[in-house]
Amino acid sequence: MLKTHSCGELRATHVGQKVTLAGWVNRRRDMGGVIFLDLRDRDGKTQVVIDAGRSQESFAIAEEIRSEYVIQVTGEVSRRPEGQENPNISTGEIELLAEKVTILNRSKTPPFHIAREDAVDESVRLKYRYLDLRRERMQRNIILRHRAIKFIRDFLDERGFVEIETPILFKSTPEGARDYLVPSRVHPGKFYALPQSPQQLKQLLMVAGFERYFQIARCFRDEDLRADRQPEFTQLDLEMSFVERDDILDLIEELMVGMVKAVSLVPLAHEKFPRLSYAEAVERFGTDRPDIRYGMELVNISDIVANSAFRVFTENVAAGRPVKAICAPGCGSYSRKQLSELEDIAREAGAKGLAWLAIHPETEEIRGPIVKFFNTEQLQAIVERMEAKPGDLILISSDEKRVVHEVLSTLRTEMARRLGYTDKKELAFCWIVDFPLFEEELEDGHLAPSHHMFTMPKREHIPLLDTDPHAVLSEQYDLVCNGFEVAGGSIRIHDRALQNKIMQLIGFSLEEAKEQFGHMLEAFEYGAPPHGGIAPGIDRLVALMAGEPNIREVMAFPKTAQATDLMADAPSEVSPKQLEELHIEVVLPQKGK
RNA sequence: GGGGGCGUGGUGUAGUGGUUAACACGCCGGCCUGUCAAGCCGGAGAUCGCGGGUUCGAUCCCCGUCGCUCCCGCCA
Repeated sequence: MLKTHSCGELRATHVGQKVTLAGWVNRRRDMGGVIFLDLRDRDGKTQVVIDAGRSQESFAIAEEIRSEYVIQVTGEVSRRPEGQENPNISTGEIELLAEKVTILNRSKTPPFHIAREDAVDESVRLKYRYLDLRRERMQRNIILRHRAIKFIRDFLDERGFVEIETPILFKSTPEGARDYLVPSRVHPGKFYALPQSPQQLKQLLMVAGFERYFQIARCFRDEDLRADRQPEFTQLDLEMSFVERDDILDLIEELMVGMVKAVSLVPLAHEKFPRLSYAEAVERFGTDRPDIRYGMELVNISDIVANSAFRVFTENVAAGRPVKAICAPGCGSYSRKQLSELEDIAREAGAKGLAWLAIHPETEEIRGPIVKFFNTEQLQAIVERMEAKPGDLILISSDEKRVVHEVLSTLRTEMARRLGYTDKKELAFCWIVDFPLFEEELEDGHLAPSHHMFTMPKREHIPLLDTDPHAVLSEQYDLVCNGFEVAGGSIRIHDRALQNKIMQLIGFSLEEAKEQFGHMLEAFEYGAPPHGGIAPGIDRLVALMAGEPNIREVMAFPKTAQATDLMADAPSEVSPKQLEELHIEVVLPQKGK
């Protein structure tokens, strides 16, 4: 080894020892007769002192040294002079008195500061990702990611799980997201697909009798990107046999609590994760992925306004359309302009308009364009129901149920952001359970699975498949944290007859099913055990635990929002020869259309 | 596919329809033996993303385009 210690481990107890360190020059301070270098490696920083009076040769070398040079220093660990300690670094008690300094490699001046946490343009960071990764923030995040994955592996290993790799080259199915395709050279005109997740394979591993499987699995989806979505991402893919829903939930909850305690920079809000039904989540928060770090829940005031003079509300209530509201603390003094902004946000979310009531902080007088339609008792009843206080703002929406929920959920998030609730540094997990098995009908009149077609209906709802399939709830569950979906899974159908029925309901002919899932269906005829699983998104979880707003910050080599790699310049054109071998002809889109 | 934001020395920003585009950090040189965001002195470094238009004159206004980013659609 070119070093005896790391740059983060020397302490007062090492004083007097002769050591060799190697790393990058974080910063150089040249005092004329003495040069200080902060030597940095993954582990930390150590101050190196090069004294002209101690070694002329080393001093001459040190004068040449610049930021990010890679050097090796041998010398004696020395206690810093009284009052010269640096409490900001772990090695601040000591310094290394250089006897021999070797330049292992020189460095060009980097395109941005490595030693500072300055904001740098995203495209520059991504082009020089290897330098960006050298910075403290990214080192911290990537190592945090490693620790999280290590924790997961150890945790599951201790509980009898087997990690099994599944193919990256697999089969395309038209369900779900757009596939990344890989042309086959050997089979002209045919394609592999990169897995959107190892869903089918993990179920087959249950048929194969492994009972407890997991994989840190790379997944690929050719869809547009978001702050929490990259075209390739990592899931903890997990499947268990002979389990019921709560077995999976309890296991994952224990895993999450343990992992957050072990590695997270952001603490848990609570150790027991609330379990909300899909219906309850939508009623209270307007969404199936609520941020429960704060309240501002949706409250139904339909009964109070049903007999008011405001026809929009009375007609809606009469037609079964709800009137619901949220109360934004301290926003009662919002200006006309601010309220108009909120109305724009509501409209964008699908509202036709936005009603509001503002309570004066001192006089408690209620103002708002719809006040005149209500009597004092009605207004008082609304204020009481909303638990609104002087100075608060009540935002009211009435429309079709799903519109109301969409609008108020959007406003709830917006107000939380404005009020600083979303800055709260804690992780608030909750489970969402009892999802509907089907989403609403597609244009062709058939049902669509809300999760995927292997999801088990709740046992007691199976008879409803024939009579009222919309009412059927499933054994699907999501784990949500701070408003992000961080895991999703279900208990699977292991019975061939039931699977056939589901496929019929979603309009899958037996021929189609055979072509796409033939191997699955056949496998289920050979003694498939009852089984279920879940797939937590590693990138999202690590980003949350690192306090990062974007999963790029926890991926070593992420892609841009346009799905490109600025460092390697991917995707790129390939040679005609390569295309020819793959039997591929490129037809570019017409420009200017 | 649609909408919003951003683009000015290496990095981060300021700025203006009109003289030499300003500041901080970084970089280069000099001074300095206890600094740690070292300090002091001096210096180099910008076709203001690119193309077109309006104008006597555009970094600034307009259109287009490219790049980065956030959101909607999309993501079983």
